Amino acid sequence: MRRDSRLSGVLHVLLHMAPQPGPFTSETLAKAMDTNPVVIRRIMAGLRELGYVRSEKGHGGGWTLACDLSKVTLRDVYAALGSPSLLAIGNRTEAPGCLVEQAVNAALDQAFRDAEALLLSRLGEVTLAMLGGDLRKRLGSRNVRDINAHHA
Amino acid sequence: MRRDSRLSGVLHVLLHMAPQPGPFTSETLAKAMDTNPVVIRRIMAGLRELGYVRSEKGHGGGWTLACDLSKVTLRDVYAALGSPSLLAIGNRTEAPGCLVEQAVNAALDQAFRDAEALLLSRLGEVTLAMLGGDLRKRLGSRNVRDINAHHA
DNA sequence: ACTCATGAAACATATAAAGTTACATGAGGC
DNA sequence: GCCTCATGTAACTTTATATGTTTCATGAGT
Repeated sequence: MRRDSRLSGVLHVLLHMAPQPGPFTSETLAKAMDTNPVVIRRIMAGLRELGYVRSEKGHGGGWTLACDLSKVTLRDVYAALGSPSLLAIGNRTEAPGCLVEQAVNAALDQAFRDAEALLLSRLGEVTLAMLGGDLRKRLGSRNVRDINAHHA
Repeated sequence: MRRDSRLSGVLHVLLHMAPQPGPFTSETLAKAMDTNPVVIRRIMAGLRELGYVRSEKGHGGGWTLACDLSKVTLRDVYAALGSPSLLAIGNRTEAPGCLVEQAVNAALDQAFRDAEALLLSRLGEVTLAMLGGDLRKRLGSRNVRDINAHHA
């Protein structure tokens, strides 16, 4: 099954924006992500509604971070995307009349719920600021501004 | 994203087979699952290879359980399906050159691994026999043979 | 007025699960 | 031996959805 990579993508965008003041146009960000500007606008729309980013039109417009990175978790970003389903497997029928199916669903649902809860919990433990910190470690001595160099 | 319901489906099939001796034709099972015989054969193929079920051609042929239900877990069944990916979300790129992407992947991968491990672990705790027991509870006073009645 | 940016709708593409058709293979029953 | 019934398998169709693309409207700045 094809995996939804919007969370991965939007995090990438946010981390690219973090060290510089901005604003960044959708086109700039799209180049960095090797995708289309419209895709950027699409995945950023949810974040704008929750106030994590701002967007402005016209000359000098684009996207700007509008939140405290140490207050926003990966789970928040996930929620901003509309909380798409986390699991690739699921029940055949959601409210079956068949008792067999009910028994199967009950067993699977329990496992599914646990796994989803754990995943959400883990995502809730990581803030964007922490991600940025990890990034700086990976950069080592290099200037933070070089992050985007390879996207030129 | 469309969810893979093969595990749910094959468990349904196995539970339907459990209380009766069989063999069951793909067509019978397909009717019970409201699907196509070829779909049944497809999802049963993996289980046959692992020896959980047997299949026989010709008159009086069909599918027969060939394992100790108390020894086979939902995880085993999942593995018999080829261990399809469990998560609906994932990283944009698996082995990125971009340091930003690496940082994002590292954070997400950890959460993904934990959730997958927990889900597999939960599936490993439930045997087919336990599922059958739960089903009998749901059936209450009714005869086990009535399970399939509504599929007629 | 012109340019640059987002906003949004509409359409195209890619991928994978699920459903379907068609036919080959082999196991009884006659 | 031939016929019927069942699985085995390949090929194709359908459906859902993430992703990509085109197009145009809207509004901000020069």
